Amino acid sequence: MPELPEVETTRRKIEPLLVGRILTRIEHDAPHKYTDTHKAEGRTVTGIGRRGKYLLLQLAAHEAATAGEHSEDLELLVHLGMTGGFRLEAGPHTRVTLHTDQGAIYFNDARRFGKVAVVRRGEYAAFPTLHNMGPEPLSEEFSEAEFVKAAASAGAVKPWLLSQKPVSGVGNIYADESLWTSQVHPAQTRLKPAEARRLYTAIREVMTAAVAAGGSTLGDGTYRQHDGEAGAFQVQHHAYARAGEPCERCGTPIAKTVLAQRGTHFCPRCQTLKPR
DNA sequence: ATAAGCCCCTGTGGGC
DNA sequence: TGCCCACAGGGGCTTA
Repeated sequence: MPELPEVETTRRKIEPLLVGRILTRIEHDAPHKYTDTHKAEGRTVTGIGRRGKYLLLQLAAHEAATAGEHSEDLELLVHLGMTGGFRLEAGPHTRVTLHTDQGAIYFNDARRFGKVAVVRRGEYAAFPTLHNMGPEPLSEEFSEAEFVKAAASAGAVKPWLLSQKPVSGVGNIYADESLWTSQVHPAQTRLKPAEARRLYTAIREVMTAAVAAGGSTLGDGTYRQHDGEAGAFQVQHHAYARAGEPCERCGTPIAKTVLAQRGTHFCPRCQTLKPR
């Protein structure tokens, strides 16, 4: 479900619920999916960060009395996958329960594509996408010049965006929306500088607006915050899930195809594929 | 090194 | 009504 705007909204919502609490016990099944969670037990959550679509809960080191390997800085890493989210009550799809000194919080995830793991701070080798994560789209580190340069030699632009390398946090919805806004075909290779600059600007605009709206909640309502609140950005979608509806720029029906195994929505008139 | 394809899971909706 | 297939906000692994 969640791309950067949904993950960031989740981060903001759960931060006040978890910061300052002690993780007393972490309960879950499927140990091969949720790794080393016991290492977080007894530690205090001191802050919640985010990189791309990953949430990073900072865990305070133990007291000096337990020096040695136990004193290292740890992070509880959470990826929401397609259907993951936090809830205040357990449900049929609760996969991980974070017991704290002030009550429990539940990680629900119907499809189990989500991840929960405890790692040493910054040690992401077991998570290659996070390890190789590109710059945050709304940060100073996201350089237009570098983006334009890399795009000039890239393959099909949508899969390239989804790789998280040129920029972090862009998923299927916001890739389609950014490409529609910048009038670039999803399968276009080797972007011209003008195209890449339009795409760079579109990514920043779309992400800014989507974060402000609290993300997108689709028709099935799967993505919601722990309090049941829905996002509001879906009403601003121009391409995603609008197949057959008229393009808001030119009236041509929005097309839907499959690209890199992902449903892909675009305007066949505004976003033409140029041979290169 | 990069790209394409398959896989992991579960639920839901459409077509027949 | 029931069944089967296709598809769903992601990403990791294997193979060319």
